[in-house]
Amino acid sequence: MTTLTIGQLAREAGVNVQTVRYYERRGLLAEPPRRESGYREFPESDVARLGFIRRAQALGFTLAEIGELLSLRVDPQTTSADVHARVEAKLKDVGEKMAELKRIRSALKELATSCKSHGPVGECPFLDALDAQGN
Amino acid sequence: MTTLTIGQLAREAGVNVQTVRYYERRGLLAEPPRRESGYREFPESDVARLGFIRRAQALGFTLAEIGELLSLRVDPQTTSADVHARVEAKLKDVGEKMAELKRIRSALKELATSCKSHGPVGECPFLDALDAQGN
DNA sequence: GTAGACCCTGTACTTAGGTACCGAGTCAAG
DNA sequence: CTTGACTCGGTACCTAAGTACAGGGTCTAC
Repeated sequence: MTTLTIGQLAREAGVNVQTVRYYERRGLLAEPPRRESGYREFPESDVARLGFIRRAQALGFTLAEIGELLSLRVDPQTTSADVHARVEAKLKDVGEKMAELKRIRSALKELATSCKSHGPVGECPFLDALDAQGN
Repeated sequence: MTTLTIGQLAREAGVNVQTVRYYERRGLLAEPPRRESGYREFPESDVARLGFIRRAQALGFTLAEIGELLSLRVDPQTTSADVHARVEAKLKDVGEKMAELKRIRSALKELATSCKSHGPVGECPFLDALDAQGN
């Protein structure tokens, strides 16, 4: 099982080295084992983990929320029912984001067609298109 | 056509007064007409506008991107083709966000069922569930 | 006509999420 | 066995997006 130095991990994940250390401090990455010298040795799976963090951020999740997602598991500290409740809460949140995103997408599509067939144009065509969708 | 003071607008939109002024400075809200006294008189439509800004932020759009969405329109400065291109770019962005949200939702659903039927649990069940979705 | 709530501008502070820099130690290729 | 790239921890700095005064004017209900 190969491991990565912090620089390799950062390069592969497309973030920078200090960001990796920052995430480690924040608890988003597990503290990796160290060589004698103190150099960190990251598992390759952390590349995917960093990728997820980046994409989740682009969806408006805070690092705290991302941490919660990543720590959804059953272990001595957390019961199955507990995890289940937290998963449901996240599902609700995700569902709301999806709904809003759909509205925005519909509005954009409407704009895309109407901006050629040029009907009456209000103050803000985008918002007009947006609430033409079922608010 | 009734108008709102900055305090009324802020209250109705669920943001605070300095935020409204901040958005005005950033150009996300049009500069409203003023009374003799200098008091701003906002149109009611700005309530919806602020609502959209809030929801779009929760989807990871920056204020700059939100400004671009709100200013999608054809006018003397922008041709129809220009708007069309920008709409398409936004649609691409929105599509990517949707795809990632769907993956997250699927992963959460899988967690919700698997956390009762307790199979083997890896380091991070959530990420395991996530890439069990079509990457 | 005045008290309390509200608004004005301007400037300063805060929080989240990084980024940069420092001096010192480590690694690997020639 | 040295040199250039990399890593270490620590501290300081930065940007986006607010949020909080301060000092002064305005509104409205009594």
